Amino acid sequence: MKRKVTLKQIAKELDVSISTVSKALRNSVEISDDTKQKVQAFAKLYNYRPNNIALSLKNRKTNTIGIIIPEIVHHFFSKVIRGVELVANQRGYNVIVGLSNESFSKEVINMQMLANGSIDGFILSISKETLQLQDYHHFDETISQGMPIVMFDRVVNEIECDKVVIDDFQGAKSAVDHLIAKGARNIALITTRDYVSVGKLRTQGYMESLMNHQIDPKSELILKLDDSKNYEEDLDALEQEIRPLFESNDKIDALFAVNELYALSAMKVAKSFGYQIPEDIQVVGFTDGVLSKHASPSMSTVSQHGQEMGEKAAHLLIDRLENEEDEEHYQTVIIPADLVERESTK
Amino acid sequence: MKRKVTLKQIAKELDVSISTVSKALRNSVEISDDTKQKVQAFAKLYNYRPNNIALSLKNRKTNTIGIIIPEIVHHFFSKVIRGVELVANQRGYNVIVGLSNESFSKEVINMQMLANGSIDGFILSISKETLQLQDYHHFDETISQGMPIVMFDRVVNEIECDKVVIDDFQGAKSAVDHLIAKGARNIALITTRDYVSVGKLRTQGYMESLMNHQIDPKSELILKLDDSKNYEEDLDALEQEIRPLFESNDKIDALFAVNELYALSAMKVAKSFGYQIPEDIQVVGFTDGVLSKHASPSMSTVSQHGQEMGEKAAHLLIDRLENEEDEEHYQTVIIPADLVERESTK
DNA sequence: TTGTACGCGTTATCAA
DNA sequence: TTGATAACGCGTACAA
Repeated sequence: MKRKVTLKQIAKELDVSISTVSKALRNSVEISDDTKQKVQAFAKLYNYRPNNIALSLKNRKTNTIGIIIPEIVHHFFSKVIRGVELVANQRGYNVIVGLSNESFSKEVINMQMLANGSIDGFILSISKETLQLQDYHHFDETISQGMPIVMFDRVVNEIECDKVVIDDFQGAKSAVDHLIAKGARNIALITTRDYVSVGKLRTQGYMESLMNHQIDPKSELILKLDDSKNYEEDLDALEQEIRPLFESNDKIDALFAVNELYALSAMKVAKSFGYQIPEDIQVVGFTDGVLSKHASPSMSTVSQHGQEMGEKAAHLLIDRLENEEDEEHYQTVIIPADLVERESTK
Repeated sequence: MKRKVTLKQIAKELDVSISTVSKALRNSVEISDDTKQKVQAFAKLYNYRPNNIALSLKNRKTNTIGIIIPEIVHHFFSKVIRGVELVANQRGYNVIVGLSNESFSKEVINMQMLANGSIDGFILSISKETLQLQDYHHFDETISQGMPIVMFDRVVNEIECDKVVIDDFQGAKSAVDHLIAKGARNIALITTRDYVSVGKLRTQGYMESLMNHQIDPKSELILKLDDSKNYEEDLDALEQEIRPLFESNDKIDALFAVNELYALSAMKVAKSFGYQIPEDIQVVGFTDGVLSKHASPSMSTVSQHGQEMGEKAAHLLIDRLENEEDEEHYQTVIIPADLVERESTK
């Protein structure tokens, strides 16, 4: 086992000084061709690579991005990571991943672990618990220490930083517009309680569309679910929650849900009530997921463009890191949310 | 913007030496209670944290694990990451993620970027291209530099290191056993060409089960697909590939596929041929995916236990990192592959 | 009880 | 053309 070779070892071996080796390897004009040749050959032979850690210490720059997400086993978030990684790699950065698991304390701890020199900046999406507690002091602290943050998807007005979101409001609105255009008038909504920003915006989009078409929103058509429950692990429980919507409303002719799982479960429940999709009830979900595409019938959705969000977030962060002049001007990039039409609204 | 405070700054501010501050913060008995109090209060006020990079350089230990996977937008791999992250965090490590995107060169570059001091060891699953080329020199080099590797899922005999795999052979065998027990005799197999080790083992399990039950494998029931194509992006193409299987065989009464997408697509094709599932054809897939659970009918699968693999891999790696005595004894942990029965084999 | 010196691996500056 | 030195931030052995 040959350990990694260092400048010092090369210097000793060739009987020159460390700085000579360093310069020779960087092809400095100060060094004679003879010495350069010798050193470079030796370095190549022993496969010398500068030690990243030493460079980071010296340059006070790690060329590493920290990304903190609530959950990785999730199609949307993994697409975001892919986007971040893609751009980061292109621009010479590594990506270090922390999972908050939707927990406030894990989010805080994870950020503290990384903020102590391991990374140059954060890309993150806020955990549900943090949003509930509305405790954002760790973001403020990080930023005030000079470490930039780019937030995506689940963002919050209280924090001043760059942000990347999709147009949740517009996305929801066009989804409902689409349903109305297809003739629906009694459009049910399955959404979350209001503390998660995206749920709120999507609900508002639903409302706006109804208003614009002179349709009165009916509270009995709106189901607000407790987003803190992990329904993925208990699909039956979710379906039980949805069932009353159809039991007490026999006129529903369309349904919009703020995420994939709700929409899919609603489709199942509707089918169990004997409804045909899309003939009796049309369905649109909201997602970057894979289930919609493979469902039967395949489900129309508002696409979240996860990878694009990740790419954009990475560019924003790296631009800020590499811009010497500390512009205090933060921007919020809004990515359009496209409607993907599939069989459930044909 | 207050930059991160260092020992040096605290020392200057309090007019003591750096080492006094260092010792005071670590509660050394050498330092008077008075000084300790003063220093600790100051450090707390300014929220001092030791710089990870400096520690890494000093200790020649980064407490960071590098994980290289072919693809992150994939349920199985993201589960593995979750497992790795969970254990890593518990044991005081960070996780840095590199994506090979199934490409040999990206795998090599990614590893080189990280191997230069950024991490203490690797957890990885080999890219398809690397498996095809059978070029494993980068793994050998990494290991010979004293950086341990733990491989999972897609492993290779040529490299000596710790490994975590599921029992692909046994998993496939029990899947087919199950189909046979349910009365099936003409069991189709959809698999990949042989260069990816897992596909090979699963095919062997299928064969073994048939043999054990005195059923002759029929080549016309076996479909080998080109795994290098990204069928996820073109489901129609995949279904076109599968269609001939049913066109030329009207006796198929069960089907086993080596991954989720193949199984799901086969189910769709079978349905389009008018077969009922599971009445006419029973189906078992192989996966840690989310599609199977949500399919209709829901699909039986051999579970890959991604998170468990990740956890085990992380433990193996960290154990090795923290075991001073360099035991050259490598182990391969085999995780049992359970059959999850769902509606497609009821 | 406190401070000095050193080393981790690197690069930049300045001296020889 | 080459080499010595300092610095990045930290911890520790040893000297004061």
